[in-house]
Amino acid sequence: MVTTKEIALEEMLCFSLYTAAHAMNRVYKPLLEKLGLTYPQYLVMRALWASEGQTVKALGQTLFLDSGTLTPLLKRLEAAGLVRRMRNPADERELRLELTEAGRALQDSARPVPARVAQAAGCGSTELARLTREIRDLRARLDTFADTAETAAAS
Amino acid sequence: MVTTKEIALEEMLCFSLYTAAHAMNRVYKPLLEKLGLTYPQYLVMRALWASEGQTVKALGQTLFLDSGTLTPLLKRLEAAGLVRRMRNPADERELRLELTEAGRALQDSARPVPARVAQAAGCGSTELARLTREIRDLRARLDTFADTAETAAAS
DNA sequence: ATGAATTAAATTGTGAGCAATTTAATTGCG
DNA sequence: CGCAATTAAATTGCTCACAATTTAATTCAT
Repeated sequence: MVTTKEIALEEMLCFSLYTAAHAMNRVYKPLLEKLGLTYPQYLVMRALWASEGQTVKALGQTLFLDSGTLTPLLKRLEAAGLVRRMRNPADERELRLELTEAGRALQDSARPVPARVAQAAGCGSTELARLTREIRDLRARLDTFADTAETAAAS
Repeated sequence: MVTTKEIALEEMLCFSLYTAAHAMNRVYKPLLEKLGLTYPQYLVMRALWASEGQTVKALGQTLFLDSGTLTPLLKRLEAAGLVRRMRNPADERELRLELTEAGRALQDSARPVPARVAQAAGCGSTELARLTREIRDLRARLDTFADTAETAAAS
């Protein structure tokens, strides 16, 4: 018998990631509710606070999301009065994402959020940075694999 | 100025978790497509392979999901002929989840999946186990925090 | 210059997730 | 017993996430 022993769900990397990501969302939810944002909307706002005027494509590359996810989300942010969606006159295919005054002002209200989440994570900032880096590297490896699988399937 | 420096998205634990969980899903997708399962459906099947006859509630506690998510998912598994949903005669509120022959047989086809994912993760099994444990512990701390926040809000 | 590729967003359709509510069965207290 | 509280699933309504397709603008090769 050299068959791999059946591993419990709890011992699987995929499952710990899956449940931890949901748990993280649950921690953010009440904090972001006060700002009128969902967690993905918060990510978009952070990306725009860091660099206003991005296209949907650029934003999608930053967040690993496509227009199918972003278009309706951005429309909701526009309806909430936080974002303006304007076609680039030089290339009408592109949509440039600008912030409204309210959208910019929200950055101040959002500033205390990360510290409260770090508190929930319950580990020192060094520890936190290391774990972040390890998971980011894992994501990079998974992305590479997904790409090669795609290429293999195409051939 | 003692204000906390604004941290890039890439350096945030929440974001690395969020994107890694999605990347994991993308790795699983083509492997599970062959079995006719989505990733959450795969988790449910694994839980049932491990312990058939569970109630929806017990399954939800294992997977950290509620009936709002599980009821439609289980109906899809039933429609696919993998699962049977039967009321417990001793307590008609409970739904007991049984596997069909096809559902049990699927376990064999699913066996090679985790090894392929481990390959995608691209780290040794010791490393993989450690990372899994660290993320699972993180999830436990986040859950605790979410609970205390809930209690605080209720008082 | 013009028609074929390419590109950017939007759209369509399916399947999660989850809060809030509803329905139905059971328990427990007077 | 009888009815209020509790419990388990189901339902409703909203928001992601993503594959596949469509629409419209731009680029490129002839």
